[in-house]
Amino acid sequence: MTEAADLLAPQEGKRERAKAANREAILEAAKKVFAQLGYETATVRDIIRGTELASGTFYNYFRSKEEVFEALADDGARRFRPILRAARDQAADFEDYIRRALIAYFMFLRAENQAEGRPVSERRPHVHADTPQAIAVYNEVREGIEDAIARGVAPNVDADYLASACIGMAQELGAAMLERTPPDVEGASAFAAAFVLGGVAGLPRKS
Amino acid sequence: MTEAADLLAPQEGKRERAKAANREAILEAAKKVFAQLGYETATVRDIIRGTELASGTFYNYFRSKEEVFEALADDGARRFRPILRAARDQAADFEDYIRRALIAYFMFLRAENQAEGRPVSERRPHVHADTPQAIAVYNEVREGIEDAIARGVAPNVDADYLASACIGMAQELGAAMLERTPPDVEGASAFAAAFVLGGVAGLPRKS
DNA sequence: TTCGAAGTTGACACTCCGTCATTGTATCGC
DNA sequence: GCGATACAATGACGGAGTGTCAACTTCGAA
Repeated sequence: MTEAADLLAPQEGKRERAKAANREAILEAAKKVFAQLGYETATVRDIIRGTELASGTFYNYFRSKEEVFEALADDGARRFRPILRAARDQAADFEDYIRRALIAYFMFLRAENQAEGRPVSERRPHVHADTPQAIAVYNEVREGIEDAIARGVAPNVDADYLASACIGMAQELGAAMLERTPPDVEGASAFAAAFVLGGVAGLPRKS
Repeated sequence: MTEAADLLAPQEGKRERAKAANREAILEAAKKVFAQLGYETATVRDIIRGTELASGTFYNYFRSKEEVFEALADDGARRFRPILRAARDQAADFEDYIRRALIAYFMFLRAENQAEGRPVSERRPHVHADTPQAIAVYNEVREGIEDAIARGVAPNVDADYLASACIGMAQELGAAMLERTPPDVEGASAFAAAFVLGGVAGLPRKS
């Protein structure tokens, strides 16, 4: 073990580095392929062809096409959650939180769609209601609402329903805003914020 | 040609009857298979195995697995649209319309989920944002809103955004309501109606 | 330097799809 | 009734994708 080399490049063994690089290469290739062909059309072989690896190697890293996709998606969710959390921490009041959160979400949707090259017209925002990362988003939003209620800045309403309603609304609204050229992030955010705040005001309080 | 038989069973030729029966058998089998295995896992062969037909015959009736699914889904949409339309025609005012429409939609979701044996926990209501019948629902809702605006019973807001927001909200809220036991149709409808009405009240008017 | 563990490779077996030449049969003209 | 004809059913088949695995290569510890 040469100490100089060690200091210059204090990395793990060649093996580890190769593994990390391979995984990264597959993810990178997958992102491109999904963008070009879409999830359905893309094949595992298409993905691996975008790397220097052999087909079998793919399965050392991911169990299936779905799993790479999940990995890419999780990546997105992981990037998004701290933003949502920050919005919550920085917000002056409930109204401000809603506004910040919605803008963050719409920016996120736009970024996701662009990253994957999904045609805007496809009307299918990336975060689905039945994926793990959607559940993460749901939990985050719900927590934010419960927190706001606990601190007395939001009225005492059904947090589960409100979180569901907000996410659903944001989802569809996100798709609608992506269909406009240019993507109407500002307009949709303003609309959504007004809608949510008015909606919350109109809601019956819990027992 | 015996006239008695003709009067008793004034049906088309044997050919026509057989075709109709086959189509029906495939649809029936498909419904069961989709319910049991889910859309992804189910194969065309699984479906055809549920009938007395050969694999090739499937393609005389549907071009693909997707097309049978669409046929089943369209069936649902066709049943739903008149209900929504009726809600619109019978409603006393905008508030009443919203309430009726939401209840109709939630009942529809519940029925769909039950009909397809989809586990309630799956959190994926049948009507997606990217299917033809979802677009039909969207158009219906949007028309209703535009109509209400034209008649002056609703404020002049962005109908596209409002329709998107309402549908998204109803979608997720529908899933959330289906997760409660028993399905909380009344509660969710009341929640949604209050939310939408409050939301609309809070919305900025269009130029 | 050597050797075992870890990783890579691509051929292979399997599954599913959609097609099509062949076979079967209802309908129609005579 | 009896062919002739058109229409539908059949299932074997070619094409494509998937995931596996035995053989092979490479790394790094001793």
